[in-house]
Amino acid sequence: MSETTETPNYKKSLNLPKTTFPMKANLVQNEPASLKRWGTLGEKKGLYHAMTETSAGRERFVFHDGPPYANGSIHLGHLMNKCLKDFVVRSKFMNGFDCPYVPGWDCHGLPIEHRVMTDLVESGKAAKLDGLSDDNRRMAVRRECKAYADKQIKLQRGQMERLLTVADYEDPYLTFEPRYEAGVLEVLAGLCEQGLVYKALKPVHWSVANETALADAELEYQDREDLSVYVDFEARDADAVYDAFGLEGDARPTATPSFMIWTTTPWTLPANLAIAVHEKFTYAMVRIDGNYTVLAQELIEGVTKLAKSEDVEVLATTTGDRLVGLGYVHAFRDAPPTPSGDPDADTSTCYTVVSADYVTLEDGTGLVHTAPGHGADDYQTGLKNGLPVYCPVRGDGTYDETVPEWLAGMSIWDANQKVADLLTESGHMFHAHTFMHSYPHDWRSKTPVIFRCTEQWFVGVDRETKRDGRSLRELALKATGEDRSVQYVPSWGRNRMRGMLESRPDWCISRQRSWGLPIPAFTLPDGGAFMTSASVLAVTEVIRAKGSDAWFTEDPATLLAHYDPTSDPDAPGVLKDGSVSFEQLTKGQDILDVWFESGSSWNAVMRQRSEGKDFPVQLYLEGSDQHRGWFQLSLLPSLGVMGRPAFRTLLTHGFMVDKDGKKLSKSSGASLKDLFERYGADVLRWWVSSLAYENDVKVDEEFFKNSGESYRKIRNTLRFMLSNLNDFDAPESLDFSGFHVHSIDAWVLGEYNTMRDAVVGAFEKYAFHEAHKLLYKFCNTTLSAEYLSAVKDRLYCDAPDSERRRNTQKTLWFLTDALCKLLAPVLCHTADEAYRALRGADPKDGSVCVHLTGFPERVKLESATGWPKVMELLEGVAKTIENARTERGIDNPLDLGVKLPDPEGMLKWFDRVDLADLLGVSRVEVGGDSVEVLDLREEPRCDRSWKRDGTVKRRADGGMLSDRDALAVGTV
RNA sequence: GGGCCUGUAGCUCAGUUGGUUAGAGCGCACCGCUGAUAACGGUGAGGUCGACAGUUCGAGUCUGUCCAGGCCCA
Repeated sequence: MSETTETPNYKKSLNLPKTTFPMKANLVQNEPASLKRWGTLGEKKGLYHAMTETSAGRERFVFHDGPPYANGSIHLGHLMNKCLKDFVVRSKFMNGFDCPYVPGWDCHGLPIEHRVMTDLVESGKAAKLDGLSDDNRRMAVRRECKAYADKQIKLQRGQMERLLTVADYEDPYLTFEPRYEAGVLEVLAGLCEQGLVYKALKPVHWSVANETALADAELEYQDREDLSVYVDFEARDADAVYDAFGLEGDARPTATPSFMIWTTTPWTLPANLAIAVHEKFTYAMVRIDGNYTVLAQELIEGVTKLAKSEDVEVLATTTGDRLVGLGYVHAFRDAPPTPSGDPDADTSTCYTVVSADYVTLEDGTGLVHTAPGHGADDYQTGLKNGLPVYCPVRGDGTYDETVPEWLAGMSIWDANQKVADLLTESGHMFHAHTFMHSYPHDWRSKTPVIFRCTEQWFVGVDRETKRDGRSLRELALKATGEDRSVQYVPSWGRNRMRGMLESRPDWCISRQRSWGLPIPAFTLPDGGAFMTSASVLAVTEVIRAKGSDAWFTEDPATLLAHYDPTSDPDAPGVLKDGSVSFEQLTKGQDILDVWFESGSSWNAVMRQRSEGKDFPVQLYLEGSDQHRGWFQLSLLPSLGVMGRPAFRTLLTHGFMVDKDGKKLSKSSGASLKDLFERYGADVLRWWVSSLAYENDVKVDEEFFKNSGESYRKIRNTLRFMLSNLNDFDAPESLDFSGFHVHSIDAWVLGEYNTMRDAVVGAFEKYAFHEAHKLLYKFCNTTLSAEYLSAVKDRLYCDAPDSERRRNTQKTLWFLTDALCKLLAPVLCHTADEAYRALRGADPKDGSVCVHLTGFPERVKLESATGWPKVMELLEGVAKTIENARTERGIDNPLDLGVKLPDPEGMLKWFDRVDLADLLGVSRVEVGGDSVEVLDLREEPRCDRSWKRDGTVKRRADGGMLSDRDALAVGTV
């Protein structure tokens, strides 16, 4: 006790770590301050602007941001998507590229219009709108939609900036802007020029009450009582049917057999054109109460029980594929209808049995009534089999003149019973009953909807382009296939994309809505459609100047002011010869599919803003659902118009799922806003960088906690390094060539070189997960556990200006600086905070900013080739020491020394103090045959460094000191 | 039902062309330090690699079937 009071207190003579860089990050408060400070950069235009200026003239790396839909707060999906994009842009910038990032929003479309309409209906304003003219009503809706979208964009933009993403938020692309709309119409014109755009009939959900097409989101399902009918259609050729069942001789009945179909919409029977069967199902020829009929074997019992049939006998069975091609006679029509506008059309495939995969055995008869004009499946089947798209129902729900006279003009709802009665009278009705089922209704009028064919615009994927005769499908398969002009990350994206391209149908690009970009098509007085490449370009000029509202507010003559039919080879003859004037044209009512708008962004944003230079762009990056969405729907227009893909690389990420791997429900999990407030953006970004994003990503509150812990490790490492640079000014040069290659500093710089190359390489291949791990390991193991714990002694105890200490500080300064730069793309707040602390930047001086620098270079110093071997040796020795400590009960490793054998003479090159510090022991001796752990407890201990290095003795100031420490405190 | 993908320690992930006893981090347990301290360092225990078959001298790795999950279609 008395000894401790007599010896000098050396603690004050140590160079202990000291820093203002706080241990607690306080991200939630401090990140907004960083944002504000970055805002002062680039002549107050902000960080993005400053980065653009810095990188001007460098090689360009063009990333193109896909537009999120402007609706609602950003969520966990956006978190991953936007962070990954930010990592790309920031790492490319740090790696020496000029990397523009124009963010965008998808602003048109049904979700917004639907939302706005709901509000209008609830507030009672919708009724007032109904009194307005068509154009005026649509303009009113469009104004409301625009205001709503503006609000959403502002909200999302703020949240994305809070995520610390850097992009040109001052000048984003918005799909409702006139310049963007013009860019989309240019693409439409280009496709018209290639002969790919056409108009055709397609069934859609149709509200009879409002006489309008409806989207899925505008349907609500309600119970409804309908008539369920089982109808026999007589075979055209009885023998052919019996042949299919293998019924020969006496077994073959003399009566004509029928095909029994089932439907709950008898009103569509006049439009019946085919019967669909499944090729693999088993069908039976059954005698039911004296009649011969075909139905699926599995359903015989159900159907006959329902009808209370008494005499049921199966004569034979066959498979569906044997029935395909057989003809039948319609129950109440003499001949197939001739499709409108084409009296010479081939109707030979009508009234035959066709094959379809969607036929099920769940209900009905296994033979499906097919009316291509009244059902989506039926339509596809019709296309495959060359059936006309026949729809005898008018917009108001009444039949036109093409149906039998007794139905013409009748409402389809009345027709249900009428058709059933007639079928019963004529003996075709096997059974009829009423039943309840869930049926789609119009969300506004609450009335049942029907499927009805309407004229729609399409982009044909199998039509020959005028350029070289190759179709979009051919071009797309070539571009995604052997041609290899598109790279995929991960590589299976290629297969997925190809699978979809092989089977996709023509693209229906028209919608019957208000909130969107009008398709600039006109109707001629004779009812024909008029839209050519030149006419679209002419209207484009008006829309570029006045926006798409002009379509609703201007008349056809004004819209076509720039159009000259006499110089347009595709113009209709009546316009060319002047027999029809522009005033006689009617404007089309359709708008473009929003996917067409976003799918044209390569032109409307990238080409437009770079005068055509940024095409194709280097990278598109979105969730894997966009293989079918934005990726494919950008690919097709760019192939059509430009003849090549809009992108060189497609990078996809997976989806967020819950901790059990299940789909994330809307209500589950914390909102992103809560996560910001609890963890701060850097922790969330750190988490995103750790993800194997190509797969599904599990997300749970706990993961953010873990990420926060992991973040703190990085932060503490930076803090410890900063705190040991307290008395060190920025080095004049970062030349380490004077360093001894066997020094511990050279070792860590060698480790740095390896890590640095690996991290930069990982960023280059978008392997952020890999960069994350490398950086974490370097901070945690290489620095914290190895280098820093070894150099603590010299940092604390050496004389402040000793060369050894200053060399280590120079190394530390360099490593801290380098780490900040390597971490900057991910931990953008913390990296900048540490970078500024390293330089002692004034809090108000934003000009000191890591984000305007670049990735650090390799150090031009090769550490001694013996280091890996030495480190391996030391690792083994550390185990031996650990064992010796437990065996001999020595708690403090500084009470130990080690004697190392050196048979190869390798150790003589290395500093024994370095080796001792790496092992955490007081001294290392070389010699002997095996590793020997020395108990030094009997040797004197330095009061200052606590080491027993063999030089410790009583000094003039009265303390027990080693030579080094005596020198440091200036005693002898 | 179809296309693409995933399934390795409690959790998050590595595992090259099939080849010793399947690795890392987190978490956990224990220990040390108290001059990085709401920090730091060390040691250790955890796995029949989704299941079942097959190919092979040898399979986490190749093939098939099945189970569970995701995205996109139908």
